[in-house]
Amino acid sequence: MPELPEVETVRCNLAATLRELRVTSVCFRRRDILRPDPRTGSDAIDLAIRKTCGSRVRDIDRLGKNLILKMNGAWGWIVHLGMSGTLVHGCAPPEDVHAHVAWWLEDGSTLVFRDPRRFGGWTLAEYAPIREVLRDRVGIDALDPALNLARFRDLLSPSITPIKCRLLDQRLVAGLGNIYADEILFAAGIDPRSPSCALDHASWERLFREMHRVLEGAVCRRGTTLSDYRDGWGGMGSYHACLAVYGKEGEDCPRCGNPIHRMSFRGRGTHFCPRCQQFAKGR
DNA sequence: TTACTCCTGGCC
DNA sequence: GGCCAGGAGTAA
Repeated sequence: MPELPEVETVRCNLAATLRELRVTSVCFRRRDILRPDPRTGSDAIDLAIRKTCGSRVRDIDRLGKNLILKMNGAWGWIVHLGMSGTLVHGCAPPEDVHAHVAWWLEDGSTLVFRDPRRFGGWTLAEYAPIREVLRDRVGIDALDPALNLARFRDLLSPSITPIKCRLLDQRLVAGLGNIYADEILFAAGIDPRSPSCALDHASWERLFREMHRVLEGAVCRRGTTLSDYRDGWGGMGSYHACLAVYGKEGEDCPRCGNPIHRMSFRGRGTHFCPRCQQFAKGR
């Protein structure tokens, strides 16, 4: 399930090989992959094909879990990989029934979007700046240098909502999903059920520091491949070897040796060590 | 704020 | 054959 480190890895791959290539042919096999622009409501497939054919990829950007394919002419595609989406630039012809979008490029290569579970989507952003299209749905990127500790705390703390839910809210800080939220909370020693308003200053410091450490470590290892995820060239990530709690139910906590617990929390599998992760009760 | 819905491969 | 995984939009 692609989160910030996986999407950033795809972005780096695609930026290295796709930039300045002209699109010669386009196929959107499934109409429901196209999401309407929230500002215009437009999801017309003929417009999508007409705009893309003949355009060049100017650059690849990222905001949270969203990839932004910037095309020449100040417009672009916002691609969300959902749970099982992959966007791979290579030579393989898109024969697969799960290959919903395919671009053919001037050098004979292809860009193929596969998404078996179809939670992903493409949004045609017709106007600059493209990031404006995401403004109401996506907050500041978790690795944005402008996000300092004070701003992080100000965004997440004013609520009794459990801290894990706040970390997963893309409108606040964008990029974290279930795997990294669990890993970051374990690293920071905070119970995921703690009300965010009850965390003390030391907890916010640890949370902010560990968020950076975990995400940057995962980017270095090209993300976590548990099943579907592949990078922009079809390769796998290796951060799963570094996971401390996610998917480790019943295994020994790497810190205290007691078993890792798993519970269903607000509809999400949540992995934690009840001994190492303190429930914040506030003052 | 919370619960439900979408979807399908993998597992039991 | 049935359950589970989960991001995000929507309805209540």
